[in-house]
Formats: sequence, structure tokens, C-alpha cells
Amino acid sequence: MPELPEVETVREGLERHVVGRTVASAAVLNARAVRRDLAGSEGFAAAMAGRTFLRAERRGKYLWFPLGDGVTQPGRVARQDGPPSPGETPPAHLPPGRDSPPGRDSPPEAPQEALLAHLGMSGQLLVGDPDRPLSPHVRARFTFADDGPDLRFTDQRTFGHLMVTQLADPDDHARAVPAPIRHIAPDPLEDAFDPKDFAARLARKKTQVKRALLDQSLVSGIGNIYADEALWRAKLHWARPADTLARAEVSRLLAAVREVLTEALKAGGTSFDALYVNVNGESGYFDRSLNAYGRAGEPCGRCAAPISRASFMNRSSYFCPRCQR
DNA sequence: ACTCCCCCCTGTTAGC
DNA sequence: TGCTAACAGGGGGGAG
Repeated sequence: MPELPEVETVREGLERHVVGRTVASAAVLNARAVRRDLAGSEGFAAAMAGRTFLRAERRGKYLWFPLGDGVTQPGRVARQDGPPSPGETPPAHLPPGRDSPPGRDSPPEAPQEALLAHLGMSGQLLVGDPDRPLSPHVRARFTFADDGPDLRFTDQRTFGHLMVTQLADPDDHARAVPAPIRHIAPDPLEDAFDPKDFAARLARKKTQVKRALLDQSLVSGIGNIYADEALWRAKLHWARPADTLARAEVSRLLAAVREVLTEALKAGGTSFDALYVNVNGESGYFDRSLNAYGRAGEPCGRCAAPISRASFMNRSSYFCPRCQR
């Protein structure tokens, strides 16, 4: 997991607590955390030192942070220190540079490099007092030039990773994404998501509908929990061949996906334990709203039939055997 | 070109 | 009580 709502919760936290700040030093405590960075631990740490986090972006379950060099230029990407003066409207958290300033002659200082992060199954990006004790699962640590809170990449199972990478040149109208994730499709909550394209590609899939939902190159951000929840809402069986779905069923499914992701995001994500937390270490509470996932044997909220659990890709699928034929 | 499966890890829990 | 096996929210890479 963390799936889209949890990752977005983390992104928002980092936008508030890290964007605009300049890294003093980076340390890799476990080389596996940067295994996909060809520069290795030392190269990664060197590439991060002195860089400024310019923005916090996300696609699906991936996060990235375009990097600037050195000290933030005055007037650009101004860090919002201190409380806003009374009566002043706090500036909206629009990513600088996206729709400001208009025109195509914007200064050629568009960031080319970014820190790319994936949380895997158990990754966390935690911001806190730099003097707090170092937990055994901290894989990388960043301190900042302002001596404020530090940033720690914590990951029990080490399926997550960090890397410094180039931002790929955007095609026309596309936004720049890191080169290693060009194969990741837009997620259902971003502007670039095209419902018609999704429907067309889904209809061509020679596989079960749940496998298709989990295919990050078809649609990103959905994992095992929200796939089951969306299928339950859409009253579709997880093993249904994707290419047999009627148009109306595809529409229902997409609407269900969007609903469940949006509602979970509002609740701060799903967590059953301390493994899934926001940047301050707090848990979301969407688990109270789950209708299918993890509820084997409990009554379906619609028809009261007991929820079933089936083995699926070395994991589990939870579904209502009566509502989801 | 597509689909599927294994595997990378550590920790917790269910079952014997 | 203690051991073992199953399972956990993901996805890259290679086999077929």
C-alpha cells in the first residue's frame, strides 16, 4: 500500500513542511533504499546536498520533488516562514511555475532533476525534530540548512526506494514526469487522466478486471485495498474478464474508483497500524469505512451475505459473493 | 506486444 | 510455550 490516498496525504505534508527548504546534508543508512540510483549511496547523497525542494508532485503512488540549486532565489518559491499576518489570505498552494507566469517565455530555469520516491509496502517520509532518536528502519535522512525539522525515509520491508533522476521532456500539453516513471499511467484524480482512453484500453485487456485495475500502466494509484472497494461499489466480481465489461459497467467502475479514492483521501487514508502514517506519524481512519477489504466472514453492508476471501496473485481478494457475481 | 509469476524484504499472527 | 507457515498495503524484470 500505501495507495493513492495515502501517498497524496504524504505529498501534502511534504509540500507544507519541506518545499522551499534547502538540504544541508543527505545520508543513506541502507544502500538498498537507493538501489535504483546508478550513482550509489555516495552519489545520491552528493546529488542531494545543497539542493532545494521546489515542489511536491505525485502520479499514482510515486512522489517526486523537482530540485533547485543552492539557496532559493529571492522572490521565487518564497518560503512561507512564520504565521501569515492577520487578515492576510494565505496563498493557495499552487505549484509555482505551473500556471504562473503565463506565456511560453518563462525563464529557462525549469528544474531538470528531481528526487523520486516510492514508498513500496512500508515506506514512510517523516518530518520531525532532528534530535529525536533514530529508529532502526530509517534508510535515509536529510537535514536542512535552516536547522529545522529533518526528513527521514523509513521503510521496514525496503520495497520502497529513492533516487535522483532527470525530469523527462514533456510532450505537448503533458507535464514533465521523471524518466523512470514514464510508463506509469495518469491516475484517476489528475487532469491528464482520460476516461475514454481508459475505457478503450480496459476493454482490450485479456485479463481479469482486478488485475487490470492494479496495472499501473493502465491506470495508476489503485492497489489491493481500493481495487476491492471499487469493485464492491460497482458490484463487479474481481475475476470478471475485462473485455466482457459493458460500457455502463466500465463507467460504474470508474465512478466507484474515483469515489473511493476521494473519500479515502478526505479521511487521510487507510491504516490498520502504525506502518501507514502521514509525515507527522499520524494514521488515517478510512479503515472504518471499508466495505470489503479485510472483512472476510462479516456481513456485506448491502445484502448481509458474508464477505468472501479468495486467493489472488499471492494476496487476497475480498468480495461479496451475492452482490458481485 | 502482452500477460503472468517470482521475487525482493521484515515483522506479525494464525495454527499446530 | 514454541516453532513454522502464511500473510501484509508494490512493482520490476524476465519468462512464456
